[in-house]
Amino acid sequence: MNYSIQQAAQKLGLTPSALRYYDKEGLLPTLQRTDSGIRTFRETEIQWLGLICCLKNSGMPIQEIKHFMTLCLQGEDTCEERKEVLEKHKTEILDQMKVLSNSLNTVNYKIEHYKEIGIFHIDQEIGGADNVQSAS
Amino acid sequence: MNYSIQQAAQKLGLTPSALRYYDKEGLLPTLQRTDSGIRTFRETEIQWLGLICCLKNSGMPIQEIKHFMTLCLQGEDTCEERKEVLEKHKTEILDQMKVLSNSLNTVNYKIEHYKEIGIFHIDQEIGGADNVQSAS
DNA sequence: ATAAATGTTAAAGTTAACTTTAAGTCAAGG
DNA sequence: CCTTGACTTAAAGTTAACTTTAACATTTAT
Repeated sequence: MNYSIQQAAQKLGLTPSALRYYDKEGLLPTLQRTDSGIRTFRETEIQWLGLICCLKNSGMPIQEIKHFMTLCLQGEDTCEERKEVLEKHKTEILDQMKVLSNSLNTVNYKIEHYKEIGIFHIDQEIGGADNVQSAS
Repeated sequence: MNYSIQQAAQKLGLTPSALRYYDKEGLLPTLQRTDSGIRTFRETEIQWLGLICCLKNSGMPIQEIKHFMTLCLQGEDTCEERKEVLEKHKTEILDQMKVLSNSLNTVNYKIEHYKEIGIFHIDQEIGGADNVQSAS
């Protein structure tokens, strides 16, 4: 079954203009058009867009997603490089999770601090768990 | 001990211009100046900047950090609201971690897929773990 | 004393990822 | 036939979080 741009957008939780933007940026090279120029999204594109969302939501820039797509189109020769792209992205996801985890610790400490002590000057506000990675 | 803007920036892993920007946006209302107008960062500001980095790195916008700072300056009356701000931010951190975790699963699946099968068309590329949250 | 380094400001520039706008085309229903 | 709604494009606008620039003041080192 095929989808109009609006249907595809709804299915993916995106907007039609975002899909047009991705297309313009070269992220959807397999997309078909009707004779009159209207985009038709097949399951293939829907699923590829699902991966795009996955990579995008975890911080991969559009241009790098495009690079990955380009590698996919080039066939098996690019297998190693594609895997490297994903491995690199994996470490970036893990780094992000670490940052979030540290921040969560700090925020949790502060929330507990409020519960137990109940005195809230800026001097208390700025104390507590240390979340700065010193660059010295 | 006090710090110049460059020393403070280094200690926090930021740039001097970023610190000036934060100051301009009202994130550093306690910051002192010399008679000639040069900023001097005390431990107080360094630690508050540590919290700013923590909140910023976990996705809180500058304007909301400023709001939080404003509440801190207003004294104990704003205790409940400050706690609510942190609780809300906590759920946003947890949401982000969930998104990253889903993406990590997908990426891991793909990496394994490469290892085991070794055939890499776009049709394989777009299959695999599902990472789209349908909006239907 | 003077040159280099560091500080200041306001204002303009940057970047990513879209969104909005304007002007036009196309398909379906009454 | 003609209106309505969905589609198209190119180009300009948006937003956040800075950075860069330019012009100038001050501090430090020689």
